[in-house]
Amino acid sequence: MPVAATRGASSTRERILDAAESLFIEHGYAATSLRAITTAADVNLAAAHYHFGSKFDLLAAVFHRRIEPVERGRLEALDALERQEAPFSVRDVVYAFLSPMYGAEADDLLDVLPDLIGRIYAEPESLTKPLLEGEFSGVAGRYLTALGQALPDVPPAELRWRFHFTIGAMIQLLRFRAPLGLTAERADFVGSLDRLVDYVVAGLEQERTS
Amino acid sequence: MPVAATRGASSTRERILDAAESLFIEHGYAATSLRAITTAADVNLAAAHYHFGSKFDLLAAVFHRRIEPVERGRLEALDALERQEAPFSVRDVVYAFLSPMYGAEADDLLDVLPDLIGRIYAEPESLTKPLLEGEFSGVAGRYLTALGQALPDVPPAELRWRFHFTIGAMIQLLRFRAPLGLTAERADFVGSLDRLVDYVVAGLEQERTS
DNA sequence: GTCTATATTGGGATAGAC
DNA sequence: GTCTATCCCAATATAGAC
Repeated sequence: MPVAATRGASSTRERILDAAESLFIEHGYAATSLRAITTAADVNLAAAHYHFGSKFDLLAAVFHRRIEPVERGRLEALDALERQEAPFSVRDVVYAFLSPMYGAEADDLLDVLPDLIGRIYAEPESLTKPLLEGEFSGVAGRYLTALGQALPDVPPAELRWRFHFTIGAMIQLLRFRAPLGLTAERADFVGSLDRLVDYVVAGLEQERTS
Repeated sequence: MPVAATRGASSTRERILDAAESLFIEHGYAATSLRAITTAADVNLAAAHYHFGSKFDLLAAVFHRRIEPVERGRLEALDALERQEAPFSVRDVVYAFLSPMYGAEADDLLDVLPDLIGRIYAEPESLTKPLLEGEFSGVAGRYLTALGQALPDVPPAELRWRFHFTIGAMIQLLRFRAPLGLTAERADFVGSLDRLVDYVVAGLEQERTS
């Protein structure tokens, strides 16, 4: 993986964000020092404090920069779905939820977004709670409602469980990209998203027959 | 949550293991100091090094103590399944995989096992790779083979993906116990395992119809 | 905005007495 | 096996010159 600092001569602030991002992804938050970040970014240690105030606030900035467009995309995709007159399927809702990742195909966003989200979710809850509360307000609730409309016979509590497991399957893909024994090319990510969709739609729509 | 050190007067070595376990679960590996561990265990700092050699080796011991019986139980359950003459279903294999967690009902094992496994899986790969390689050799492979027998029409690569997502859903349950908006009583864990089984069996057995 | 220098605290690990 | 004392290094953060 290329080091963030080699991405060209951007501003000090952006170089710090890039370096922090790739190091947080690789080693996690607690195991990454500001020194390692500023060294990789080729900036002075004090610059990190000047621009971000504290290590935690730097993490919040790193996270916000990537997640804000994702959450916005999710809301917009759901808006579009609800505006159309025909009823929508579970698959439609799942696609809407994942649409920011499909849409980022050409972007270099796909190089870091899955790894970053996967890593943030994996951090201890004491660290991520303040982060996630700010960013995800409303999105999960709106998607649960939409899923309920696509699956009117499933009780709300049951639906929350199925959505919970769906998030878990998604995080697994984001964190590891490929199962043990298989390797995933970067270009295959959209293909593996399709596999994820098939899996979670089956789980969401399940009807016990045995 | 009760502090590990209050579990009675066990040996120094066990007190260190208990305290390390609960602190690792709560704050993660990197954010937990040996000093915090030995203070919680009410033992001397040097004792940790005497008994375990290093912080990493302590983590390995914490992990091994819990995961070894789980992996052994998984292999034994699969042995039993394969010994019987009737063909087995996907659901049978999934139950075998989760059997150590069902079986631990009466045990206090369920107090920590899900949290610990969930946390370990969430640590950065650079940390967990040496741990997981030693413990999981063979188990995943055997279960993939068994799943392949229950699903003879699914190509092996496709099966690996479905198994991958299954692990993700399981980890999500272990880490968070309940979806946002719902609370899970400790006694409900077996009930939520049943929900997990329904979800992943549907994903594993999926047949696209749309 | 960027630097040097430093304050202050805490980290893992170890030597050596008991 | 257990303790005290300590080594040595790294951490976040800040003060203050430029």
